[in-house]
This record gives sequence, structure tokens and C-alpha cells, in this order.
Amino acid sequence: MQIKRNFSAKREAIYDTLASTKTHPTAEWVYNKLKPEISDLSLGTVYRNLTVFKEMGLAKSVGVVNGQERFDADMSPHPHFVCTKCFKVIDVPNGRNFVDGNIYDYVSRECNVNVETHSITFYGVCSSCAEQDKE
Amino acid sequence: MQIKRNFSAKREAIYDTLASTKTHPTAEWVYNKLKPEISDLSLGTVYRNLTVFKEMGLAKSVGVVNGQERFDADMSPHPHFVCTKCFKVIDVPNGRNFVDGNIYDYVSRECNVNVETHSITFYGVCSSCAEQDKE
DNA sequence: CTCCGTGCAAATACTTTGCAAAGCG
DNA sequence: CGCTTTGCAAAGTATTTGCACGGAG
Repeated sequence: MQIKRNFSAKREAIYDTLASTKTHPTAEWVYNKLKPEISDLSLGTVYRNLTVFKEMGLAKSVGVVNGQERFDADMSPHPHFVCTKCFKVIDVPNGRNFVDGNIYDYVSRECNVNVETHSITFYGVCSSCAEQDKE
Repeated sequence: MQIKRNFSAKREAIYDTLASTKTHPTAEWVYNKLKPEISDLSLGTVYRNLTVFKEMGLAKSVGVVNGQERFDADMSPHPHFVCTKCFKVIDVPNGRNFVDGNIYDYVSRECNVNVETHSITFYGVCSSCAEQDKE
């Protein structure tokens, strides 16, 4: 990816880690994943780079789940499911359209604002947590 | 409201403050609003009671906006708009259905989970912030 | 007397920031 | 050399918690 050419080694590693997982990780998760490999990595650097990615449009926040911000390098707008027990965040396959094309206009008009983006999140219990509850 | 009968004076005041605003306030906002009137109110009490309301199903979190949790006593599921400049949160009039009735089933099946609720948030710039930008 | 709600302050949890040093073109 | 990136530790912010006290039944 062209845009990554000038990344420092650490920035690239952080981006790659984020881009290669579907866990919608926290800063800390990324840090722990890379720490064994890059022993002089600091948590502050991970935070700083995640902010950089958001500013560059290479990543976005999926929201704050259980007190920690969750990040996603998948920039396509897609809904998420959050398990309220284990706080797992998973992508909802977008096989169906959730919002129709005119909704931004509708909301912009109704609220007298300018809608730029949106997020849809479903909440509930995932199957593994439901299993555990049976025991 | 029957359910409120046994509320302590402070709990009631906190609930009433939350229920009578459409600002989707933070704990601190509620605290500052009530402090002049109830001089021995502490911020911890506001936090504790907001948690109680969530557990009782009398309030819910609208999410974390600019680092602070926003609360809403309107329990009907409705979308919100968040201004990314001033962090105002406003209700979107629900004159149109945003999610159709089968979506919970669809997501539950696709993700192998049990969807219980959802949230829809639009982001953009509100008209007053857009005005200010022109200057 | 017992329980619940509370103030207060300390503790916690996450994230941001200041600064000097290191890296890179 | 000049600009960017980083480690480290300290600071910052939001929220939670321990504890003892006070009021209601």
C-alpha cells in the first residue's frame, strides 16, 4: 500500500497488527501483541500512532467498550456486534443494507445538522458466553 | 411514577434532572446542575445513582462522547446525532423506521449471537458549529 | 437495630503529554 | 542540519470504591 511507504518501522508494525486482526483491539492489546517482537516499544507510542491513523483515515474507533477504546482498520462502514458479557466485538456481515441512501439527508434535514457518517452497533450475548451461563 | 416512590431525595433529584433534559448529560453536568440546590451532593453519588438507574432499566448510556459517558432517561430505542465539534448529542426524531423488525434475527443468525438491543448514531457537524466555522 | 444511601477521599483505569534523545533524509 | 518518531515518566481525566456516618423504618 503506497501510503505506508514512509512509515517508521514501529508505525508500520502497529498498523499491520491492527489491520491483520478482526478483534477490534484496544491499544493495550496491540501493545501486548507487539511487545515480545519489539522489546523497546512503549504503550504511549501505540496510542500516538492509533491517533495518527485515525487522522490519516487509515483507522477508526469502533467506540468505547467496557472503558477502553476499540479500533478498526477496516474503513468500510459496517455494523458491529458487542457482547455485553465478554466485550468481544465482531463484524456484522453486511449482506443486507441497514441504512438506505437517503437517511443522511433525512437526518440532516430533521436535525438541522450535516451528517457525515454513522455507526450501528448491536448488543447482546455471544454464543460462548451463553454456553458458559448454562453451567 | 410508581417506581420512584421509594427513592431517596437525592436519588429522585438526580433522576428528575436526567429525565427533564434532552442534553443527554454527563454525570458531571447533572452534578453541576443540582449542586446549587443540594449543596451537600457529591459527584460520587451521582455516578452511583446513574449506575443504579441503568440497572433498574430507568436510564441508559448513549455512549462515550469525548471521553465522557452520556446518559438518557428516554428508554425508547431511538437514534442520536453527535456533533463532532461541540459534542452536543441530539435525538433524531424517529419519523421513519431505521431498522426493520427482522434485523435482530438476521444478525443473531449471521453472527451466532443473541441480539438484545442496538444503537444507531450519526456523526457530523451541527448548524451552530458550522456557523462558527464560517467566521 | 438494621439497612440503605451518602460524603469524602483515595484508588483505579485509561489515555495524553512534556521532554530529551534517537532516527532519518 | 531539520523534521519526525520515540521511550519514559509524569500528568490528566473520568470513574469507582472503601469506609464510617446518618437517617428512615
